[in-house]
Amino acid sequence: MPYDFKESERKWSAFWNEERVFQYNFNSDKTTYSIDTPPRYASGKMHIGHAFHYSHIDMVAKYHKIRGEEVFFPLCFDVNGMPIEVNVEKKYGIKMRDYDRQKFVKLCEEFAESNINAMIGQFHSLGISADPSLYFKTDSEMYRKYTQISFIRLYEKGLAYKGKHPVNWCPRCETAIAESEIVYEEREVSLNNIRFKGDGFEIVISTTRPELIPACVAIAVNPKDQRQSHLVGKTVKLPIFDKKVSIITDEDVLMDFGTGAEMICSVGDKADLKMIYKHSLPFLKSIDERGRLTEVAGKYSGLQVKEAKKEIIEDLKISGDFISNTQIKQNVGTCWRCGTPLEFLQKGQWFIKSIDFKEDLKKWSEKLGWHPLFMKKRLDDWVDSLSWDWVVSRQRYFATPIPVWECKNGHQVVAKEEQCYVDPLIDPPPAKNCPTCHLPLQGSEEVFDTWMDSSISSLFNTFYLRDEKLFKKLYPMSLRPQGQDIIRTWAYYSLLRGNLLTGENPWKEIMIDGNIMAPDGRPMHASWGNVVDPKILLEKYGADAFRYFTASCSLGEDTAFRERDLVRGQRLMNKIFNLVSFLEFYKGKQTENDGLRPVDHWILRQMNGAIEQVGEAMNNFEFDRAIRVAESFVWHDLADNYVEIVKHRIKGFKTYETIYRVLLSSITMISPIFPFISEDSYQRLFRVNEGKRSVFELEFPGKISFNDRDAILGETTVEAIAMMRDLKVKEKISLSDDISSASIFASSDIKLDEDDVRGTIRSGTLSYEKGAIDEKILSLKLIPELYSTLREKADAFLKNIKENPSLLEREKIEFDGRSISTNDVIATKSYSIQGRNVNCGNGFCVSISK
RNA sequence: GGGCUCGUGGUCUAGUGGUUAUGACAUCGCUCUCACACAGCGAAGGCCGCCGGUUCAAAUCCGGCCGAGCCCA
Repeated sequence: MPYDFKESERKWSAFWNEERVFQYNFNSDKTTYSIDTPPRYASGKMHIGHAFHYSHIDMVAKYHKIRGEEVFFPLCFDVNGMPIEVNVEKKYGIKMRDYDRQKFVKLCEEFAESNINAMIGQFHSLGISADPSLYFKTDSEMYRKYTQISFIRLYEKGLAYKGKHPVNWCPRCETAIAESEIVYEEREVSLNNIRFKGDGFEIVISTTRPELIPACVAIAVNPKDQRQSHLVGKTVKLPIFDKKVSIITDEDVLMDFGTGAEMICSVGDKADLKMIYKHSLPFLKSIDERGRLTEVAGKYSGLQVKEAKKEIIEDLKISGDFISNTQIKQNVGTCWRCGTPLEFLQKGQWFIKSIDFKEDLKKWSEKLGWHPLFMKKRLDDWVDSLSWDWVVSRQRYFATPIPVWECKNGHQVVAKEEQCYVDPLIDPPPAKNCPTCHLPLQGSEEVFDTWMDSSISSLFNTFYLRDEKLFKKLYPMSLRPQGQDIIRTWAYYSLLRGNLLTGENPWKEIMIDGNIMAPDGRPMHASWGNVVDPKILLEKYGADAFRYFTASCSLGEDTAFRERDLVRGQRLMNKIFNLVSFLEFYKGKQTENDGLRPVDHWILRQMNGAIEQVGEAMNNFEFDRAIRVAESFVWHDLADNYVEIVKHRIKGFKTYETIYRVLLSSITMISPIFPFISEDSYQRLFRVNEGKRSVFELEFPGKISFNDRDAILGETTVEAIAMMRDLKVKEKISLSDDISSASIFASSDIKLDEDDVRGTIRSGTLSYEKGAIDEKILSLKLIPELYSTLREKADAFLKNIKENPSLLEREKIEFDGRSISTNDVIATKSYSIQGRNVNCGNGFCVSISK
C-alpha cells in the first residue's frame, strides 16, 4: 500500500499547530537559535521561489530544534510598498495618484490582510513551522513605530539628513515616478554632433539632449582613449553659452560611442548622476517641475524642453557649432499615465549616511559567517561601488510615513520618539510653528523606502527598545536567510542599520539562496509560459517530495526546476513508509534470544558514518550533501541490503532492536528535510516506546558503538549475499525458493557470517573452494605521496607492474634504487572462474546450485 | 559594460589535481520477491563548453573565448 501523503500532511500539519510543537519558549534554558525570517511579501500567490526558499529556512530551523536548541523562527509578512499599491489599483480599477490618499492606504491594508491567511496556509502545506506566536507585519503601527524611532535615533546622531537628489519626474503630471512605474518606449531620436571649442583645439560631443548644454558641468573622456589624452585637464567653452567646463577622465565613458567624449550634465541621466557624485561636480537645476528650462539656461529660460531643443539647435547651426545629426533608436523613459518623457529632477530627499561607513561595512561583513562564502564578495563589491548615501524617502502612499514636518522655508522638525507611531499628514507636529522662522508646519507627504522597514527586522525581532533583557538575550540573531537578489538591499541595509544603532552585527551567519529557474533554464515569466505552480506540485507529489527537490539544490546557485526530483522524492517517501510497515508487521513477534551479528555491526558503522556526514552537511547548510548521504544510506544500505538480510532472523530480540534503532535514527536524521514522513513514521511505530509526542522533540541521533572487525566481516557478508541473490535472479530462481548449496571461491581465506549467508539466500549448505580464480588488473594507481616522490618515473613504475603482475604479491618492490611498499599501489582487479557461472567481487567469487 | 556564479552521458547532477567520472530521471532486458512493481537485478549511453598554459599527472589550477543566470541605488 503506497504512502498516502495527502492524509499524512493534513494530519501532521494540524497536529503541529494544535500541539504548538514549534512554539518558542521564552523561559527555556536551552540555547536560542534565532532566524531573521524574510517577511513574506503580502501580495498573495505563492511562487515556486517562495516555496523553495522557505523550505530551506525551515530545514535549518528544524535541524537546530533536534540539535536541542530553542528555535526562534518568526512568522512575518512584509506589507509595505508598491507591489501592493499596484495590486490594489488593478483590483479596483483605480489609479493611486488620482485617489484619496487615506482611502487608498486603507484599501492597501485590507488587500494585504486578506492575503495573509492564504499565505499561512501555504506555509503549512509545505510543512514550514514559522511560529505564529512570534508574528509581525511591517505595516502594523507597532512595527512602523520602531521604523520611525530608529530613523529619529539616526537623525539625532547626525546620520540622517535632508539633501538634494534627483527623482524621475513627470513634468505633465508634476509628480515623482517610481522606477517600476516608468514605461520604456523605443523612440527614434536624433543624435547631434556638436563642436565645443577650447584654446587652440576643439572637441566634438554627441548628444541626444542639446537642451541640456546649459547644465553641462564637465566633459568626460575615457582615460585609455589615446585620441583625447592630450586634452585632459584643459577647458572648453560651451557653444552658444558663456561658460567654460573642464575635460576630465572617467573609466565609464564608452570610447566607441560617438566621438568618445561625453557631456556630463546635472542631471541628464543616471550615468551623469554617478559622475557628478564621483567627481564632486556641481548640481544645477536646468529644468523645473513643469518641464521648463530655468534661469540656468539664460535666454531660453521658461521654454518647454521640446521648444528649447529646437531653438538651441537652430542657434547652434547659426553659430556654426552644429556639425551633423543622425537618427538613432533609444529607450526613453516615459510616464506610465500620460506617456510624457520623464525628467531626472533635483528634489529634497532624506538620506541615511552610508558612504562614510564603506570601510566599516566591509569589516562588519567580514565578521559574518557567509554561506556560501562567495556571496560575501557581492556585498563588498556593492559597497565599493557606492557613490552616494542611501536615499530613504519615496513619493508614494503605502509605507511608513516619514515622521517630519516642514515649514515653507524648508526647515524640518522631526517627531519626538514618544509620539511614534505618527502620521504627519494626520497627527499634529511636536511644536505648532517652526522653531527657526515661526511659520506654520506642514506634515511630510513622503514615506520611507520599504527597506527602511525590513532592514530593522532583526531589531524588531529581538525586542529592541521594547525589552532590554530580551534584546540582550536575542541580539544578535543566529541567522539571516535571504535571496541573492537582495544582498545589496536587505543584507546591506540591515548590516548598516544594525551596526549604526547597536554597534553590533544583527546576526552571526547569513545564508544566501539562489533562484529557481523554469525547466528550460530561463527565469519563469508568465509571458514565456514556463511558470511552474508549486500548488500543483504539492498536490501531485506532496510536500516532502517537493522538499526533496529543494534540498537537492546547492545553496546559492540558480537551479532549473526538475520535476524528476519530485518523482524520486516521492519514491523515497514511499520507501521509508514501507520500511516502517515492514517493522510494524514484525513488532512484538520476537521469540528468540540472539546477539549482534557482523552484519549488524556493519549497518551500525554505515549509520554512524551517515549521521556524521549529514550532521556536518546540515551545519554548513549543504542540504544537497545531507540528502545524498541520507538517501544512499536509507535506500541502499538499510533497505536494499540490511532488511533483506535480517528477514530470516527478525524473530530475534536483538535483531529487531537493532533495526528499530537504525530506522529511528534514520527518520530522526532526515526529519528536518522530510518532516511529514518522519512524523508519520514516528507516530506509527516509535512514539509508543519513545514517549515524546513528536519526532521533533527527539535529539539528532548519536552514534551507537560497534565493533570494527565485525563490521568488516559484515561488509564481506553483505557483498557475498548481494552477489548470490543476483545469481538467483539471473538463474530465474525465485528469491523465496530454497537452494541446495552455495559456494565461495577465493585464493585466500574469506571470513564472513555463514549463518546470515545461508539464512538470506535460503541455502542448505555453504562451502569454500580454494584457488583457480583468474585475476585481471583493471586499473593501477599509486597513493598520492608516491606520485609526488616518483614524479615522471611513476608511469614507468606502473608499466613495470602491469607487465609483471606477480610483483604485487611481494611486500616490497624494488624500483629505481628504491624499495616501494605494495600497500602504496592500489590495484583494481576483476576476477572470474573459467567454465563456472559465478559472480565475483572484491577478492572472491560465489556460485549457487539449485 | 562591470561584479559574482554556472557549463560533466538524451535530460539534469555529484565530483575542485592522482589515471575505469557519481547518482537520478528517461531508454532497453529479466523478475510479482513473504515492506515496497512508486520495487529489485542488469545493460546501453560521456573525447567532463571551446582553445591555450602550468604539472610526471587537469573535469579539477591559470589565461582567453563562447553560452546561461543574478545584481548594478
